[in-house]
Amino acid sequence: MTELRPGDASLLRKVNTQVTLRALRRAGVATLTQLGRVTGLSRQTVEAVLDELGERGYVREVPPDEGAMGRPARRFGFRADAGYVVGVEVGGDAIVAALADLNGEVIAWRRGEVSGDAAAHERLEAAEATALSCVDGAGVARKRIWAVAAGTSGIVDRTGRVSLSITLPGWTGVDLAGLAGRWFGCDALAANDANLAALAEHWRGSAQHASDVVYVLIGHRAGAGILIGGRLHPGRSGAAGEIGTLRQVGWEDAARELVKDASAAEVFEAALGGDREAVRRVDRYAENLAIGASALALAIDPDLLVLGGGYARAGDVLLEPLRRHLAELCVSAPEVVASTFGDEGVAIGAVRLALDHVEREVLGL
Amino acid sequence: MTELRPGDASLLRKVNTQVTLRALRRAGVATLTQLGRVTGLSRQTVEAVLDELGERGYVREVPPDEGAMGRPARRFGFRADAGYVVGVEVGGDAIVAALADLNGEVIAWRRGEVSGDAAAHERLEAAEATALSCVDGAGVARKRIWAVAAGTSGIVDRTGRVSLSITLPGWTGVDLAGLAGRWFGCDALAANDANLAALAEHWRGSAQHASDVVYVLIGHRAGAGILIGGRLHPGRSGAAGEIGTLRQVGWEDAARELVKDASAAEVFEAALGGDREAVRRVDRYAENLAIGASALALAIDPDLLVLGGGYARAGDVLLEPLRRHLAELCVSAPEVVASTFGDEGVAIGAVRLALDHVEREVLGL
DNA sequence: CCACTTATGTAACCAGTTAACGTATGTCGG
DNA sequence: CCGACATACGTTAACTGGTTACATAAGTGG
Repeated sequence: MTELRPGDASLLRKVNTQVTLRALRRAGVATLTQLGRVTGLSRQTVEAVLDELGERGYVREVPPDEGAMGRPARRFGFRADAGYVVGVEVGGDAIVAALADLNGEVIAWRRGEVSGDAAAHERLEAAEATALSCVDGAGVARKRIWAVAAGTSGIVDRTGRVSLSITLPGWTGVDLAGLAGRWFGCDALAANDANLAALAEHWRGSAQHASDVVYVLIGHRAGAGILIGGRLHPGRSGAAGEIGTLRQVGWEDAARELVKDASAAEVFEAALGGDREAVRRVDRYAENLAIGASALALAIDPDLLVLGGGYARAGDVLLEPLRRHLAELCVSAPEVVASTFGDEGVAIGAVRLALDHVEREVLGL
Repeated sequence: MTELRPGDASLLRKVNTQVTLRALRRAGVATLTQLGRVTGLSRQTVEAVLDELGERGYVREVPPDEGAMGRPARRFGFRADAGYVVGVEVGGDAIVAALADLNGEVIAWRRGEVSGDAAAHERLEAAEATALSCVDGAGVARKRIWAVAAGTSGIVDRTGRVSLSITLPGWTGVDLAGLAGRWFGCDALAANDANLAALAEHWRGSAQHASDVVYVLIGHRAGAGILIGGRLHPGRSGAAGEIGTLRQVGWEDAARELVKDASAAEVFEAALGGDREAVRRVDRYAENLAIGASALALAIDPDLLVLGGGYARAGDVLLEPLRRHLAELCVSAPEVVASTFGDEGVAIGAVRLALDHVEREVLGL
């Protein structure tokens, strides 16, 4: 667990730096007195901390506010542009790259195409090209990228290697994190796509107020990502949530039945219109989905279950029957909501993962 | 997440008190210089901390070591008898109570019988009587009990109320923690039995070196307890791990098939002797068990799966086929071991839970 | 009894935080 | 324009907790 180390006075400064920085980032721009009030620290301490942070380049003084009573206060702001991170989704037939500043504000998006049966090296080249052009296009120097995170389908171990991929050719064994690190010569991480999408929802999406989250990514193949206590739970081998592989769960062919002779969108559309055959088919799909989802829900007992991926766009047409079947199967079924991010969830989650790394390693907690 | 609070100098003392106390408890008895070396703190700081702890009654000076070179060092020891905790299993037909000191050393055990169809108030009275007699019998004053924890089958919510019990009559709705608190007039906690057994294995049993653990408790009914990062994961409603309720999992009637016309022990015995019908039946049971276990393993991807409860005594006769079936069903199956504690696991886990509470609340972290 | 070893006691000092109080710099009303 | 007011800044002193350095105490071994 947490290695417990003795503290000397410098520990205090570390803690108070974190507190101050967090308060400043929340406030956007703030004066010393304001920061002192919200952090509970004295003005002098806040000033000393901000001095240090200023020297390190994380904080800048901005022009004082005018028109207020009393002596104008010096105002400080977090330098969100001190560095950048990149989040990349390396998908089956598309690459999505997002460039974000240290506040997590996405500065630029880039999409790239890649054939579903492209070889691993082609896919990697496409990912690199998309990431680089995303950064270059935004006019950000490549040296200013502090961390990269990549998300992809399949099982990704804790070192960032793809240890198993069923859908992407030649993808098993690829050291995704290691290779992504070379793109910008910075730290790099890699994780499973559903896990990252879950992180995104918890950060800025439907799962902000939940602590334990199961994110079910549905489409041609279904996978799940898990958050415990707001933090990623990848599991020992990175395979946590891969319940779709269990035959009894029936996720394997659930999608196949749904789209027997039409596109999924058509079926959902027809069901929304009241077509009984379509409604029946969606219900059957929801039932299959609910088996695997309830297995996850019973195992984890999460606060929230988020449905994401292509089919999640169907919304209540799918959610309503899913909730119904879940309630039948679970002792106490969790709340079920749709993802707020569409295709962008994985990249946004990757940004969050990269930011977590930066905040931990670079800002030094 | 962790509320980040500003730190003044007293935070240092808190941290260093924890560090010192932990080092002292690990060492048993130690001198100032020794503690200074292992904690990384100066001798003076250690001395100041120990002074405080001495005044609060947690630390006592013991006679110096003789026959060593140099000036004899003062020696200090943690006063494990400064307080006590009680862990109680309130089971279907038995009560198990354990009295432990602050080091978690069990001072006394007590077992009580209770009829399987006893009403809730009878069961509670039996539990109280067993707990009280355990403490009284050991000659420990009731006032010296700092915390009690109780484990029982069924779903226990985070306030310590039994929110659902299928096996015990009238048990649903019982405020177990609230009532247990009155036994000794101290803080009390309650949790699911499988969860506590998992905690026990992680503390002193088969799961010491694992961080994420799934504990499967098998017997007439099967349940599971989950540890994430070494800590209990009860889930939102306390129902995490209750995968047995999922019909597809087949835990409901797995046991019934096993013991069709013999006792479970007999079947295992026969299988060990090579009886082909018995082997077949055990294998079938293991297969059923593996479905639910693999659902948990796939969801959580734990480091370790511990098999406990009555049937776990069968050992490799059951473990071996279970491992085999698990390997078939899981992408990457976890290690599978048998519980080291028999009937006592739940009570030991309850002791650990109570100690966690004491260390958090009383010793103040 | 003396040399040696190890622990204790004391003093000086440092880092980080806070409180107190005077000073600087703006707005507002006459 | 000037005084009253409000608010922030700057400086100083004090406190807490920690560390280093060094002299002193209290044993063992020859």
